[in-house]
Amino acid sequence: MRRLAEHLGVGATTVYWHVTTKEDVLDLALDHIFGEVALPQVSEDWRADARGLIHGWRAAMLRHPWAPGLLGRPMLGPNVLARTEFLQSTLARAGFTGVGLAAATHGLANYVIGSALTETTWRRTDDPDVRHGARRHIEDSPTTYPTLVASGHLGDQAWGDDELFTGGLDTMLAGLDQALR
Amino acid sequence: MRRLAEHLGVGATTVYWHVTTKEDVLDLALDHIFGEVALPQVSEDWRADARGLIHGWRAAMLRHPWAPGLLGRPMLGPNVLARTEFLQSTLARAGFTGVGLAAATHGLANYVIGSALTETTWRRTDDPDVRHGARRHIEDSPTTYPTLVASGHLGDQAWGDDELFTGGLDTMLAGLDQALR
DNA sequence: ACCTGAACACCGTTCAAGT
DNA sequence: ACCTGAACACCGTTCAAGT
Repeated sequence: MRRLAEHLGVGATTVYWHVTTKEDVLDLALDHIFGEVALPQVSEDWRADARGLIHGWRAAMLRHPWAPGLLGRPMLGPNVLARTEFLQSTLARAGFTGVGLAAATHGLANYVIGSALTETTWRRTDDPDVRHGARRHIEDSPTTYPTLVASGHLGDQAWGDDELFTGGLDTMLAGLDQALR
Repeated sequence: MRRLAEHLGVGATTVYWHVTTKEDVLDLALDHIFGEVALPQVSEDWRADARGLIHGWRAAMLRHPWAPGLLGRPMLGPNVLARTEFLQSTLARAGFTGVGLAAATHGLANYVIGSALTETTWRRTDDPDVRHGARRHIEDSPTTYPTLVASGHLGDQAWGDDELFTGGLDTMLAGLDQALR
């Protein structure tokens, strides 16, 4: 709050005239970020529409690395709801109804949220030694972590975050396709 | 810190002899929770094994509603790594390798993380008026939220969190099945 | 209507000092 | 080896007061 006020070139307590509590500021900030998420043009390919929204969603969070830290609060702002409406209407158009529609919406949303949270966590961990230390710990115990050692978990992987995220998203969409048959 | 010390029946600054910083305590707490996640008996059905681990994972987080708030930090404790090893070895046994293996691991992990985070967020929001207020906002604007109104989003749904979570998990597993063909 | 400074209760953390 | 109290810098927030 004090730093925000300073950033605004204003007295430390002035902010409290415009906002009742710090939580309010955080709520507003979170919803504001969602306003940056582009709503794709509705096409006749629902998978493409969903993919576009989810990728934009993730991109917005990655642009503001502290944003996922705000995710532990109810997301009820108009911008969030507009994105949820777009996602759910896309899925409804695909043929989902009832529980299936709710599950599909939650599934995709929770996947982006989890991904963005873990990605920004690593991105914010400035000290690469933390990661390297953990990697070394893994390599020191090849009997307890045989698979992690072999797969290069936490190592300097050949594949990037984008590739992993897209892979998981495609998996989810393939599963949704399956449910529609 | 002060409250932790009081809880331990000890002077306010005593904790700092056992731990160097508050972050340390949170790291230890997070990894401790993962220690509660039961590792399923390895069976010949990899889907069942994965399902068991993921459900236990989620249950542990829901048991400690503040746990997801700790997720914004690197998960490198031995308990976390042991669960990751189990999950990844299960997926490797299923036939995944290379990027596919990494993507499958990340996909499932990020889905639980996101789900646990949003679920505990709602569970911790003691005031039901927050949710009801948002629901009312949706119903007041049926033109902007046609799908959300129809689906009862944020309403008192007929289906519970467990059902939605299982649905999303099954979707992901179905997608993974697809990738193995 | 909007901004201010003083003040309060509360943090995490340091450090010299005790046993 | 383990614990203590005093102290520091820093929070979010209130409130009476200014314009």
